Amino acid sequence: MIQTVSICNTSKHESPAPMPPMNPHAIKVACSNCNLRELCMPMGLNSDELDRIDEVVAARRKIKRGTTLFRNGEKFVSLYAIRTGFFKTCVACEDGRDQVTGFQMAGEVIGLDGIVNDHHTCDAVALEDAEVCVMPFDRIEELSREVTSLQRHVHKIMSREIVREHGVMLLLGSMRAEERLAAFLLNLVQRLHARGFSQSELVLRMTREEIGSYLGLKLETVSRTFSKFVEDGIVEVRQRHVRIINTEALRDIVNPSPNAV
Amino acid sequence: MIQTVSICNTSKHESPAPMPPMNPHAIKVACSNCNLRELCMPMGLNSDELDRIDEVVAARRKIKRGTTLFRNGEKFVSLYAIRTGFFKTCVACEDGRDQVTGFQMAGEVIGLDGIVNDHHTCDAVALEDAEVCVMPFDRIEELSREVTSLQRHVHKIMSREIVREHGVMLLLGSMRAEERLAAFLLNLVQRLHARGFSQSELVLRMTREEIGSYLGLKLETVSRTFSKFVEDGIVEVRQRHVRIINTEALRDIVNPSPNAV
DNA sequence: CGACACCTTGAAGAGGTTCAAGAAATGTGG
DNA sequence: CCACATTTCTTGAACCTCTTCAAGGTGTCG
Repeated sequence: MIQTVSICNTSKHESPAPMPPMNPHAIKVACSNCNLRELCMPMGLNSDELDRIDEVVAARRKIKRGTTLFRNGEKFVSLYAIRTGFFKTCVACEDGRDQVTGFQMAGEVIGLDGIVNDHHTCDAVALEDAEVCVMPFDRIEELSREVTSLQRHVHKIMSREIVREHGVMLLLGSMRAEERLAAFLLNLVQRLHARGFSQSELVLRMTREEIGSYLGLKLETVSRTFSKFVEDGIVEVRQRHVRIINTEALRDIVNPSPNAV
Repeated sequence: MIQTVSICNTSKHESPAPMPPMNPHAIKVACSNCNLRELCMPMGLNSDELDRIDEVVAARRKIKRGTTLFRNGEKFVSLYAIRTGFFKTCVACEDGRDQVTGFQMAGEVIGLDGIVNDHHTCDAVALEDAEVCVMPFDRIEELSREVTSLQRHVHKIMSREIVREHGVMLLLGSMRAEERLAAFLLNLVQRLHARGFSQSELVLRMTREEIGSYLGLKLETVSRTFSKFVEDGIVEVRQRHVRIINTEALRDIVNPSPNAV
């Protein structure tokens, strides 16, 4: 069975919203008993620190599929920790060209681009219905002056994003289409696995065009490359359902080992 | 006349080194009277804060052209503010492939990649003799808990790097060779101009191959594209000396305006 | 001055794009 | 629940950009 990206299928249905769903105070919020804590918050906190950490989250917010969490040009106020759902971030040229800069899933933090100029420089679009924890950045800064492990954690999150982008630059700068798609699939499935999902099956939340934009390829090339992988017996593809049959083969494609051929 | 990248031609020659140049304590260090302060440190500090800021820099270090400031895999200890000189950072695959992820000049901070895993994930190579301020990261964290503007500054530096990399991803993912090289030249000259150099002349500190690696092109393509720009009368090129004759033309190449055919 | 690194240019070839058509899935309204 | 419109995906064929391979030129440094 192919699992979805959403983690919280065990969610405790918050009583059928008597208030409009966007009301920031409608939902009781607490990191301290969130099952995603180990993904988006520092670990090894004592209970006192844990209580303080709860203060970073101002509210939760639901984002419908296809709508934006924030847009290029909007005032930057908060970072967002993804609770459920799946996002893409993309930047745009004036001339309409745009580039998907990343896909984000539960437990990942989004909005770091906005810090430097107090305005967001990319769009964050929900690719499925999503829920995020809203974390006002001044509150994060305030708290991380007092809780050392939070400070360190914030720095690590930003550094991790920088390192991730280095990897994407390597991919875009020096890999061929098959290598790019193989690396993409391995990365996705590895992140899903870290969230308790299958190592071999996944449902793509994005279109071929969005994959192509991320990988610097046209959608036709993505489609053809999928077909090639299928021919070679490396994966099974039915629309957005992908089953990886031969993980090693994918690894070999990304990192052509010296002893091969 | 074509200027070099180095900013400190007005440097007060530190007396002919009676100690080995690498000795971390040989040189008196102070941000408060550094002419690069406005580039690498927060602005609008009161004098008390300025004194505190001086504590961030543990020492200076000279790096000879062609040698590394740090290497992939090395323990991460410090960030480095470039005082003089010019660097490239590059990541490498196991299979020998590598990718230049950026070129850094005076006033820019380098080493952010190391924070997340306590180890550097890329190499920083001096492309000309350079000098950096060594800023132990735990000291930065300590101080930024107390000096709010430093905290904010550190966050902005990291966010700026993330946004810069978004731009590179856009370039690598969706631009053609001419667009890439035009964008590259405009970016370089703009950063040099911010440091008091010419808007139209520059000396490349890197080889065609390094430019190519950064732009996701082969060195031959870089060379051919330079030649094309020369033919079109947009730039003059004599080896690494570049004079931009028509900045608008370069801008039009990067951002094909709708009204231009 | 000679060795070496770097750069330029040409010609052939490969990989990816573009254009086009049709198929499959998805969503919408009656 | 079905018919229809729309979006998404696949595949083919021609084309184009960039790469590869090769050779020669230029500059630099011991």
